[in-house]
Amino acid sequence: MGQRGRKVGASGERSRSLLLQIAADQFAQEGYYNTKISTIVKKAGLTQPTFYLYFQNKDAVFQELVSLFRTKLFSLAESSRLESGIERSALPNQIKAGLTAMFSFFAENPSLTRIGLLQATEAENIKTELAAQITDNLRKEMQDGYFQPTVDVKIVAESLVGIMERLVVTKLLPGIQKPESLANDIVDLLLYGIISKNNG
Amino acid sequence: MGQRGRKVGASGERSRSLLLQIAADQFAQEGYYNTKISTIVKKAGLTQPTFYLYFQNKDAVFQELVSLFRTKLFSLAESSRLESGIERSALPNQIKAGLTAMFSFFAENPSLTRIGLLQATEAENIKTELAAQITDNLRKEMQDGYFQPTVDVKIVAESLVGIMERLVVTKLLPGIQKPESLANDIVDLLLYGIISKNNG
Amino acid sequence: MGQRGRKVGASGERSRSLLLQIAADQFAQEGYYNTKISTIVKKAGLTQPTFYLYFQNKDAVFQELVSLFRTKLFSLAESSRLESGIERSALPNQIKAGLTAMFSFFAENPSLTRIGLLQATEAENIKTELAAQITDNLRKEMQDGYFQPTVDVKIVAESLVGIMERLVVTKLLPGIQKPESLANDIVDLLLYGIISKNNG
Amino acid sequence: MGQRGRKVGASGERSRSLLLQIAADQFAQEGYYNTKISTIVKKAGLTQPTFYLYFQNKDAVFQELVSLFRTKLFSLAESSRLESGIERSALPNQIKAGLTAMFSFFAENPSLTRIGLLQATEAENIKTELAAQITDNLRKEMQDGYFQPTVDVKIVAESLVGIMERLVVTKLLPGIQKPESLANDIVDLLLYGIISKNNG
DNA sequence: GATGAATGAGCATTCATTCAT
DNA sequence: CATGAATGAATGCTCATTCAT
Repeated sequence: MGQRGRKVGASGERSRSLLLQIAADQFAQEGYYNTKISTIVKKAGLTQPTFYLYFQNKDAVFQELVSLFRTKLFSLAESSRLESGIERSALPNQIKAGLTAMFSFFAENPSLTRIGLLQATEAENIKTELAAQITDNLRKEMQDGYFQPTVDVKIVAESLVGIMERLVVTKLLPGIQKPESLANDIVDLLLYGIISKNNG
Repeated sequence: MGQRGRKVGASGERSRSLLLQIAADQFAQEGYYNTKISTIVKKAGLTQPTFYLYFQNKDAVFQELVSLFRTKLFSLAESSRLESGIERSALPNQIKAGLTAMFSFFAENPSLTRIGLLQATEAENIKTELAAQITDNLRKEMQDGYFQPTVDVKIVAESLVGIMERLVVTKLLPGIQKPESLANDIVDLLLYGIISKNNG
Repeated sequence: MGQRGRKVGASGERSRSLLLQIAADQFAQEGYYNTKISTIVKKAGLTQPTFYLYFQNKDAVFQELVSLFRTKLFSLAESSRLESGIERSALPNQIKAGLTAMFSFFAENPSLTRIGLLQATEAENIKTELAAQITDNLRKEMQDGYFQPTVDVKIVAESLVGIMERLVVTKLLPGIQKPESLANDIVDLLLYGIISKNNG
Repeated sequence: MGQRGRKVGASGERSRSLLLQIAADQFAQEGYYNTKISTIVKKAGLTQPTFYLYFQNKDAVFQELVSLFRTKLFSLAESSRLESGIERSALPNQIKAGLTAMFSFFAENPSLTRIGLLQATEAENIKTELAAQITDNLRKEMQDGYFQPTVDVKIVAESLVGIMERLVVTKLLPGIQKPESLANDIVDLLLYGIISKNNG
């Protein structure tokens, strides 16, 4: 009793999060305009009015997902803020750890990532904000003399964001490369460059 | 030519390219789904059936613009293919020249760039293809010993594409930075990295 | 009574009349189609199924309110039926008393009045019925020779109803004029007309 | 050719006014909320998008009809403004003429009348405005000494509007009484009252 | 070369109403 | 006595697309 047929109890919240999950996947796969409410509810085994029981409208769900992504992303970025005064030799691993955490988050939330990082109109803002945080981080290390003085931190930050976005799409989400591996590659690239130094 | 008052012959092509131009701007600004044929033709001073005189449908115009972008982009990439056997010291400038050319093209074709690089579903393919070309280039230089042997050229190529995309959006198209300047920044970053070498 | 903590028995009736009251106000203010069950129950601090515990459906509540109006109105009209054989000079006051009673009823039941007199489809019937009763009344007085023989009582009755409706809406319900004052005005107007008799 | 199949030429205006006419009838018979766009276009032999070719939305058509009613009504009321300084004996006929014109207009535009006088939210405003115009008229005649000095012209004007509305609904639109006859009845009633004067 | 007029197909949203508890 | 959760059934509106001229 209460096992068969209509679910009871916390069924409301369950329906809501089910819809939210399906919506996320649908938006991520099909994009905003090709995602139909009718499809979402069908996949959830519900009907259209139920959707509007939990969400104001199509746009509202999308925004909720974007918000979710933003919140999670920035709480993560917050926590991976570099402590100042670390060992010079520890810096690469610090950065790697931060990047790994971020890529892990993306890998664990592929739909949310596609939405918040690629599809949303606010994706641009989010990335800009992310770049700003990275800029902050880099500036500190800059002051500690870890980086070459000619480096334009803003450019580096934006570049890092660009790299992350691209590698998320081409390597991470398709499952070609793991978070840690990507983090390694990026750190190596950005810290040391590619040019051979043996005969500079 | 123009026997009957109204110009004939040329008028058709003129209308077509007018529509194409307006469509490009509209798609670039509003995105595919928010761009309405009715708006395009209104801005062109024409009517909807006229649109269908020149284009099969909405999707076809969009594809035509994407194609245009792709063609132009790859003819450019083709021409900036690095000659092998250049001086080691000339390499950075070679690369800068190539990037500058590319950024110049983007700057001169902002709408097309937004469409082909950001909006189109095929944007992914285009960027992948671009990355493949860059990979080719890098591999040669690799063989010539210009780069550190540990470098993963594919990752570098994808990263470069990511950086380009991001800097196009945040610096180039808003007019904040010029092609050459961006090219310089990127080359410096990718070739030499950011880490201070004074006490390596 | 109320064995189990929550009051029983009375609570039901209380909920019902609460809903009815709120419904009346809502219908009166917003009209039938702009009144939502969801709004009514929200204002009553109840839920939608509870509404259906007490009323068959939306239409039924509305009808109940109309019925209420009709019943009250006609019991009133009944009681103010003119006794025949009154003094000629007492007639105006008799009529005034009847009208005053009616306007008082309207003033005390503004929502019900708006519903039954203005909004309901049956409002037309109600007014027609009211006109019929007035016609009856007038006819008697006609036979008693109180009125000019050329008077078309039906027209007078309908006119009176029209006047009442209009003055209820414009003067009574907004609180601009009191029942007795309105009754006076109407009796003066209808009995004596407006034209100056000094030089007839 | 041009007789069969789709009509050509001024077909646009024809479709528009056809839709407008049908909408008027539909609104008048069924009320705003029971009138469906789908019904209107079906009756017009057209499809829904065509409706939106000519009208912004459902509300806009309704408003257009209300506007039409208002405009026509007040241009009529304007033209039947009483000339001052007429013969005392000519007054009744003057007023009758004005009322007859108005009733004729209502009779000729039954749907518009139902909409603008009864259904529209603005119906109240329209009637108030009409009452104001009548008040103006009456005031002039008051100054000329035609009416009893105790008369409250505003009340008379509102009453007249109430009478008109009621008789339009019960006598004119059902075809029971003609404009002129109604005008006569009203003038007799309002000017002279109903009470017998033979033995005052 | 161009247009006035029209439509097929679809989609988000709303609301009264009900089931199971 | 009351509710959490859900739905059937509409309906307004939009947009790309086309026909006939």
